[in-house]
Amino acid sequence: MVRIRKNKLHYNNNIIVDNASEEICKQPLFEETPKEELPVVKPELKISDTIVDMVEVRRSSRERKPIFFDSEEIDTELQRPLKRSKPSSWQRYSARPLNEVKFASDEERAYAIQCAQNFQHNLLSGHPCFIKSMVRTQVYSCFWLGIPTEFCLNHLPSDDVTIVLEDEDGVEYNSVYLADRKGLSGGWRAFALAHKLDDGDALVFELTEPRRLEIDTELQRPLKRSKPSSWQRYSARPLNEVKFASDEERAYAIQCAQNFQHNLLSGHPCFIKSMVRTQVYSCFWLGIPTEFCLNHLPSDDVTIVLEDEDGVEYNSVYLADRKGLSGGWRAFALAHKLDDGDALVFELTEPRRLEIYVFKAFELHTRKVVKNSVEKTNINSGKMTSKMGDKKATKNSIKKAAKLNQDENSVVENDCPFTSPKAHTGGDGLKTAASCSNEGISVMEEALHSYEDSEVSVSSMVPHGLYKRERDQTLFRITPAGGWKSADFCCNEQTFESREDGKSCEGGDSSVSPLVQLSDDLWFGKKQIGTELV
DNA sequence: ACGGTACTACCATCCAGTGC
DNA sequence: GCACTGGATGGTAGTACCGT
Repeated sequence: MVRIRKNKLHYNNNIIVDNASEEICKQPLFEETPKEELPVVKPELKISDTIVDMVEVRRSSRERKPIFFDSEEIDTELQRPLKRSKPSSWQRYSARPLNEVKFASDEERAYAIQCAQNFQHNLLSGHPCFIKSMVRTQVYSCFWLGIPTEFCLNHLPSDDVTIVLEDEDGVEYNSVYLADRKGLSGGWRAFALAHKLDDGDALVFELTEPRRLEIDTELQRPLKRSKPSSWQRYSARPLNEVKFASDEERAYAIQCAQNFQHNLLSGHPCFIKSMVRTQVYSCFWLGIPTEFCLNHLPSDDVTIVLEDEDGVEYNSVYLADRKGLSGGWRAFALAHKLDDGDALVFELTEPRRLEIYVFKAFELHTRKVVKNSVEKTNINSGKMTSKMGDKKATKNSIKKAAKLNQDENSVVENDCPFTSPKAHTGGDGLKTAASCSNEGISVMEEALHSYEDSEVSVSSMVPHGLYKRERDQTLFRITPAGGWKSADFCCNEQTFESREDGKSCEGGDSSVSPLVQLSDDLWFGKKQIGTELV
């Protein structure tokens, strides 16, 4: 930390040397005070008189003399780090010379926060701590440091007290904590100025004692300041989370979505959208295919409910004129961390309700990892003792199965249709649940085991319809309400192949479809799963 | 230093326009 | 028709200034 501090001071000096006029450099604005000379309680007294003369911070109503930097010394136009569309008055109250004032880009800010988070992650002390990303008014003027409400309530006194701020060198600064306002007032300014904190710096505050905050600063920044493009400035996700799908990744997600859509037999209208940047990172306008709008959506602006695979609902505004979703879509996209290239299947289950299934483009690269971990988890069914219990967990397992099946499909070029998540959630008319994916089946097995240990109706997992037991060709009906009779739940290779011929997975009363086959010696389970047709 | 309040910047959303 | 950019707008949280 000491090294970081010194680097920081060195960095600031470099900036000054690079940017300021020669005269300014000759007249140091902040002296690099030796460690042993750092102030203990009132460090501002150590700040050179030069600074105090140059910048006067006033909060009083008494007559103010407008503050100007001597034009002979400083060209104020050149000092401004950012050209602002409107003149800003805060600069008049800056406690630091304007040539030291910097504005962090989103990228720089995110970088500092990341450093602080890494630091916090490695803190083994167990003390309560929080991270603050500095903004202009915390380091250049005003000097009000708000503390997260939750932290105040949980860890700080309910009365106004003096809190000691301790830096990495052990130097202490007394500050006034205002409980009502949940922040630091007097004293924070001294700390900020003494450490030359800048906009974008990320600080880790660790409460080592009830009234002592140890502050660690992560001040490393990328020296290169790249001007973010306009959309990046408005990105609702941190830039380090922003990804751009390759053509291959995009195609993979679309293929998965198409496979899924192909197996959706509910008959509801649906369409697929491949996400682009402006739909998931900024702007958040989701255009809906015109044909779909004209045929299936209202001609007026209405609220449409977006429902995800877990049943969570998001109200969104459908603009009929513009044929797209506006307000509300943003929330859905952010909540699901949608990325560029992801393919979504929109199913209109009700006139004003869209059920949305997400197919991630970037799972293309993680597929193998997932496969391996799932195999490890599930190949030995005897190890699956944990009770997922609730319906949601079961659904998630099924969803995983479906996704994994899609992975397989993408590899084997659709040799075998997969089971859709919908198919296992009791969707009407779905007769197909077969799969040739061992990975997916393993997860389905997990789901079934979960079912065995839970009170969840099996009908929430297994699609309704008719099934044929391979052993004796007996027909079973699986109903939404359950009512299972003794039967094998399985099929064998021949059954699966016959299904591929399209003979056993057609809809209709006479249609039959096996569920799944794990392997020659590992069956899905022997459960009471259907009503034998007499 | 504290607290009130007018003001500002930011965010979320909507929309117009452009280019492919 | 669609993706994309960037401006307009309204609401609101936070800021900047000022009085005490």
